[in-house]
Order: sequence, then structure tokens, then C-alpha cells
Amino acid sequence: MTDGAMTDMELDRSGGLKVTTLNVNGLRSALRKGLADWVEREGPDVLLLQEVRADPMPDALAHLGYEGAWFPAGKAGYSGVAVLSRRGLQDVRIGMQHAEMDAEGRVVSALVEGVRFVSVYLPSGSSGPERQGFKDRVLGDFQAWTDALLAGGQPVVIGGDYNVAHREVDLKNWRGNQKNSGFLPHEREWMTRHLAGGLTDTHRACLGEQAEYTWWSNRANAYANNVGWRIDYLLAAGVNVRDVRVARDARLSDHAPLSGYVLPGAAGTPAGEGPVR
Amino acid sequence: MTDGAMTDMELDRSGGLKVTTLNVNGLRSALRKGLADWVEREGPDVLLLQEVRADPMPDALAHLGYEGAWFPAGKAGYSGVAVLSRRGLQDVRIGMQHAEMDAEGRVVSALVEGVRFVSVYLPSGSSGPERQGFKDRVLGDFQAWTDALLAGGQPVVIGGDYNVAHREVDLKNWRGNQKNSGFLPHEREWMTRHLAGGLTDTHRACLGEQAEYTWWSNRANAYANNVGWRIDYLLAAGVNVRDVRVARDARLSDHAPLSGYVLPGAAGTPAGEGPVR
DNA sequence: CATTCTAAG
DNA sequence: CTTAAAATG
Repeated sequence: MTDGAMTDMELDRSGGLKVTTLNVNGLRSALRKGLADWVEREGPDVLLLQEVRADPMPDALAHLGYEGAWFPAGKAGYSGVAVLSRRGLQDVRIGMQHAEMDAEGRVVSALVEGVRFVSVYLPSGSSGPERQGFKDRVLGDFQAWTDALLAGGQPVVIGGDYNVAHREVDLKNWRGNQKNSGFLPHEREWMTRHLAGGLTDTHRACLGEQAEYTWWSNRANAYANNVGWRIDYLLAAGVNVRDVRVARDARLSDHAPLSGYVLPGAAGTPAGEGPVR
Repeated sequence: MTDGAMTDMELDRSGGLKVTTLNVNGLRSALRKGLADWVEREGPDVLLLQEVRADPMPDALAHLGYEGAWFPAGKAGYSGVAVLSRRGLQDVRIGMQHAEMDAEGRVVSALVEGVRFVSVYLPSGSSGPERQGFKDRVLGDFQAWTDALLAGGQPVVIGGDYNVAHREVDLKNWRGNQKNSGFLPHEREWMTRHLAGGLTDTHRACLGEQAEYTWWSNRANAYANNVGWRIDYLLAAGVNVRDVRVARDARLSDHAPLSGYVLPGAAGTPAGEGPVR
């Protein structure tokens, strides 16, 4: 390798942390579909899981060197998040001190090599007005929680299923979904404010204006027809996340894994610097 | 073929009706496992099904010429019986005029070529004292119902899951099951009285004292180890049922199909005339 | 349409 | 252990 600027293909990742976020839609199901092999092949240092839908499974990836911080929901088989790491795990924080969110196991975080990694699973509103009302309330509360987190000045990476597509490019049929949960105007505006609070949408920064989805409904032939939504995010503050990509072909759940490289020593610089409209 | 007495292997079955009884443990499941192919291959004229666990499925075997009389339980996905025939179906009787039994879809019958075919699914008592109490009560009521049916003098074939093994030879571990539902002394005595009411246990009549089971638990390796129970019966009054056999290898559910040939013109003669101790 | 849980066997 | 349904997404 030569001195000077490196292109994306020859990016120096030594010393960085590879991170993957994935809504597993049932960890046991994802394991049946080959999650362990995928993780072994891809080798993320940090794994942020959502919809674990099981009690803590410390043995699931222990043979690959991962330890975990688990936060199941109060109700069995429902929701639940985890942070797994093969580079150690410090200062685990269970929940976000929010009775309703924490009853459903929706936020957990831990420090890995000085970076706080957050796994978050924001509620779906698609089952009805009651859950949409819950979602609307907790979006504001989650924003307050991240504001406080960012105020600490420590580097932060948030990975998770937000159940919100931000912009028209983030779902196939944006016109037909303007009245559907996940692409409601106030949800999109909330996401804009969330990012404006100091978080970079690292996937969009790497993508430019290209369409790329992270979730496809199980109904119809959504996956085959690529009728998807980008509702999973890797957001970062005070740290660079490069080479973000979606493993569309992994098929470990109805979501695709979203991965990137967290590079040290770049605090404060938004990753990628792509245009975010 | 020569004149004179025929051996079992050269039995003349022309003009007879082949009947099969089978607890399908979910008709949709049995269809997935190849029930339609099995029926096409075996060609029973009358099919007596138990634990249908579905709303009536008139299309399931219609392509093979079967019409049916269905009696689902009030509760979806639970119990349910049916009589299917490819030789026509007359005078269908739904239930046994017993509120509790009929709420659970446990008895249905119809006339085929002058013989009344009954499909019955007697309750299991294995889930607890409440259901055992129910079972104990309805055994007597079912006996009263068959007494009345037999009093009519018409030929009758009853096929079904009785959830009772009659004698020691009818289950692998009779010693260990003397206190378990399905082999309780009073259940066995009830079965003795039931048969004494004028019904022939046609399978035992064909078997002699040989052990042969019709059900194997899904737990452990009951099937592989042949740790089974004979709890499904083909009982007959006023008609001969010959060549009764268990299709152990069908694997359409946790029960095996039990089939025999109902021969006409033999009213009043117990089938097979094997020793019943 | 897929997941997990439950009730039932 | 297996089924089907229920709740949830």
C-alpha cells in the first residue's frame, strides 16, 4: 500500500471494530437458519441484536468467543435485545430507565474499547392505534435518552430496528405508505430531529442517494420483488463508521444484517460525509 | 381359486367394504404427510377419522371420490371426527345427543350399503383429574348410546380412538401404566362391558394373543422402540370384519391406520372367532 | 407469512 | 414431541 489517501477498497481497518446490527426475529430461528456460520464468516467484533424473543442464550455464540449483555422482555417470546462482543464488554446498561420501554426489553448498551454500543428495538405501530400511540410517545422519550447519552461526549454507535423509514428513497412504495405506520409524516420528522441531535446515518452516508432496504415483509413476494423498507440503522456520534453495507442475501430473518467498520481516533467527524437530504 | 373353504390369503372380498379408522392428529398434518396418497394406494371404501382438528375439508379427498360427514368441535383446532365414503353416505347422524360430547365433536355416523359406520373419539384423561372425570362419565354414556344403537338390529361398525388399552397385551409397559389414564382398572373393566354389550373386537379376533399397537407417544423414541398402546379399535356387531390389520409403517400421525374388510351377509356372526380372554 | 407461546394430547 | 391457534410483527 502507498502513502496518502486510501480508497474505500483499500481502507485500513486494522484496530477498528466491525459492528453488525440485525433484527433476528427470534434468535432460535436465526440460529436454525445459520446465524452462527454467518457470524463466523463475517466476524463482527460487536453484534447488536433485536427481537431476540427468547431468554438470554449465553451459549449461542460462545464457541466463537462472544460474550453478551441481554435484555429480554417481561413477556416470554416477545421483543428483547442484546449486545454481543468478542472484544470484551464493559459498563453494561440494561434498559433506558423508562418503565414501558424496559418492560419490553427494547434498549441495552455496553462499552467496547471505549465506544458505547447501543442495541435498540423501537416499537412497531402497525398492529393498531394503541401501539402507534405507544410508539409516538416513546420516540420522544428515546430521543431524550440519546440526547443525554451524547451529551456525555463519549463515542456512540447505535444499531437497531427503528420501525421508521426516513425518506422516500428508503422504501419501495413511498406513495402508498404515507398513511401507514413506519412512514407517517410525524415519524419521518422525528427521525430528522433524531439525526439532527448529533447522530450520523452512516448507511445513508456511505450509500449516497441509492435505494437499499433492510427489511422485507414475509407476505406476498416482497423479498423476491425487493419491495422493502430501510428501517434498520447504524447511527454514530463522535466516531467514524465506514464501509457500511447490507447483507441482503443472508436470509437469517425478515431483516438483513447491516454492518460497518468503526474506526478509532476520528471523534467528532461524521462518517463518510455523503449528502443527507 | 378352488371351491370350498378359503384361507385368509385368498379371502373373497368382492362385494365387501374396506374400512379404515385413523386418528389423524390434525387432518392438515396428515395430508402433509401423504394421507391422500396412502388412501389412494389402500383404497378403503369407508374412512373413519378422529382428531381432525379443522373445520370440514370436503375437498381433502374429493379427487379420490370420497364424500364426507364431518363433525368439528365447537373449539377451533380441537378434536373433531368424520366419516368419509366412496360408496355413498346415507342417514348421517351428527353427535350422540350428549351436550358435552357433542360440544367436542366426538361421534358421527352414517349408513354405507346398509351398515352403520361410527367414528368415535373418546376423551383422553391424561391431562388431569378434570378430564379424567369427564372421560369416566362419558364412557358410561357412550355405552348407553351403543346399547341403543345395537338394539336396532342393524349391522354396525365402530372405528375410533377409545383412549383405553383393554388388556395387558395391549400396551408395552402394562405394569408401569396401571395407575395411568388409558390403562386404569375401571377403564379396562368398562371396555370389557362395552364388548360384552354385543360388539366384537375384530382386531383382537384376527390377532389372537399377539401384541400389536396402534399408537406411540411422540416423546422419547416410543415408535422406534415400539413402546406403544392399542387404543384404536374396529368393533363390529351383526357383520363380519375380516383381515384386520395395522399399517404400522404409514406414519401419517402418532396413530397407525387400522383397516379391515366388512363382509355382507354374515349378520350376527362375530368376525374371525379368535379367542378373546 | 413467520415467529413463539399456549393448550391439548 | 407434536399439533393448531393466538398474539405479534
